[in-house]
Amino acid sequence: MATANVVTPQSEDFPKWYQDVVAKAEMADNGPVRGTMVIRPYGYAIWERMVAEVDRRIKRAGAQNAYFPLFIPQSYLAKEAEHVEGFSPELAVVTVAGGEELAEPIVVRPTSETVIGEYMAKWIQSHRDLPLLLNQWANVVRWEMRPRLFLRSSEFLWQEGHTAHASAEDASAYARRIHTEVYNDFLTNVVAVPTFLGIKPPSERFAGATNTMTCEGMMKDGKALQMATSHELGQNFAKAFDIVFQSDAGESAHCYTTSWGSSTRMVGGLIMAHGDDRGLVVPPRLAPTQVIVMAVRDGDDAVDAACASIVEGLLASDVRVSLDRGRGSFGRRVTDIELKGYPLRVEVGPRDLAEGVVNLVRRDTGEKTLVPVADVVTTATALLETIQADLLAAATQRRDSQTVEVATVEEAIAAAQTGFARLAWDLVTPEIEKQLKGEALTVRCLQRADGSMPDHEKEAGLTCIIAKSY
RNA sequence: CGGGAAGUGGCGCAGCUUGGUAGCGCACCUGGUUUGGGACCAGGGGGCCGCGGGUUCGAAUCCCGCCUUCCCGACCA
Repeated sequence: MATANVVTPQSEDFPKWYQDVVAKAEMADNGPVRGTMVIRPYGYAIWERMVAEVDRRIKRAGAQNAYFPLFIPQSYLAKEAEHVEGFSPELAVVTVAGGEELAEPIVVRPTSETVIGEYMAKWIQSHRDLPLLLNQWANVVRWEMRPRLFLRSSEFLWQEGHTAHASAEDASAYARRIHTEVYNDFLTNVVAVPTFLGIKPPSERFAGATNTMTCEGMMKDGKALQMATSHELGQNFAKAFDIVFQSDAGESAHCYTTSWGSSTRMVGGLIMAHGDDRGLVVPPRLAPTQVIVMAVRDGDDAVDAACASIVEGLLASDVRVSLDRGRGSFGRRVTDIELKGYPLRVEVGPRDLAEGVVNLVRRDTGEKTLVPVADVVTTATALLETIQADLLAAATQRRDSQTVEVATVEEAIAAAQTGFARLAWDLVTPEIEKQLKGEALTVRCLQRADGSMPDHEKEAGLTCIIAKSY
């Protein structure tokens, strides 16, 4: 039977749909101060899974975690001209503390290049100290004009990596390694969001960087979302903070530094890349709960026993499983489960159980399969991998079908209304970029013809991706 | 920060034009019947009407300021 919409349909109002999902899947609430965000347990559980997966990959790439302070002397920001200019408009500054006006205002970190640069300078003496590979998990503050839960909040959670190297080549190679082996691998293989890897045009570069790389994902409304970013900082910060080392030849030289980050914005990307009109859809490898087991009828001893044993069997196979404790009718509980996007639901009912089977229901397709109780674990674990692959395939298919090659700026503007436009980069002058801005469009990234990442925006034969973005 | 819309129990709304201190649906609590796709009956609880000021005998309602939210721009992970 047709039921009333639980959330606003995507086709009716995509932003409203997004807010409905965030609220009804109990992911986050607005904080009391404009732009701040309360991350609720379910939203935080998803973030914790992201942290675990990203952190593992960062460590595999050789970086170590550390922690630097939330408060940064304002003078630090000023040391790198482009950096301070880029961040000034969004800084939160402390001018009074301990009941007294401060002699030097303190900035709440918008990012930590400056403090970390100061300490890198202190810790690095010799080429033997290089590369220095650091990462921190932290909150940062960037005052936002137009906040949106997860996508753009004034305070958000992220990891920021900061490294120092002896040569430009080494720095560049490491930033690229992080970009592909950490970010792209995580986004593709765990979040199941295919990305376009590329470099940002100079106009979109991080303040103080010589090169900025991005992972651009496509949301279901055809808009782009930068899901992670990596920067080559050249010697800009090394010069500003005197990060110098002595080479094996005994000469001193400035380091080359990099920085790279991924944030709670990825949660927003997850929602908009896979969610549907029933709510959230979480890929199995990311899901805090991969399988939810529910009794179709309460108070039936045989059903309860079967549920318990299925949960136990899945746990023993390292499946992240929960037993549904929802209240109310069957339909209500199913609706709530679907809102949360658990990849697989096991419905245990007395009638099926009498036949020795239970019902496995995929969240992504809604497909139901009756499975003998004895086969639940093997079927479920296989299905989880299928769902993971299918979500990536569907997202890739959607992205590719909504990405069109165009030959002119006019065609690009038209195509970018519903997706991505690929245009020859040499057609895009600064004037054209302005024109695109007037159409609410930006150049999301530059790629080589084969889709790989260029070394530099001046390479011949590059294409660019033009789209609306979050 | 510019342009638009809006803030009334947890959520969604009506009431405001034509001032007389609040109502509906869902949710919640109790009891009962239910339970294979948002159950039903009965009985309950809950609102400084965003905040502050002003006009008035009297303000959810009229006026001013601020805060917050949403949409569209400029800015951004």
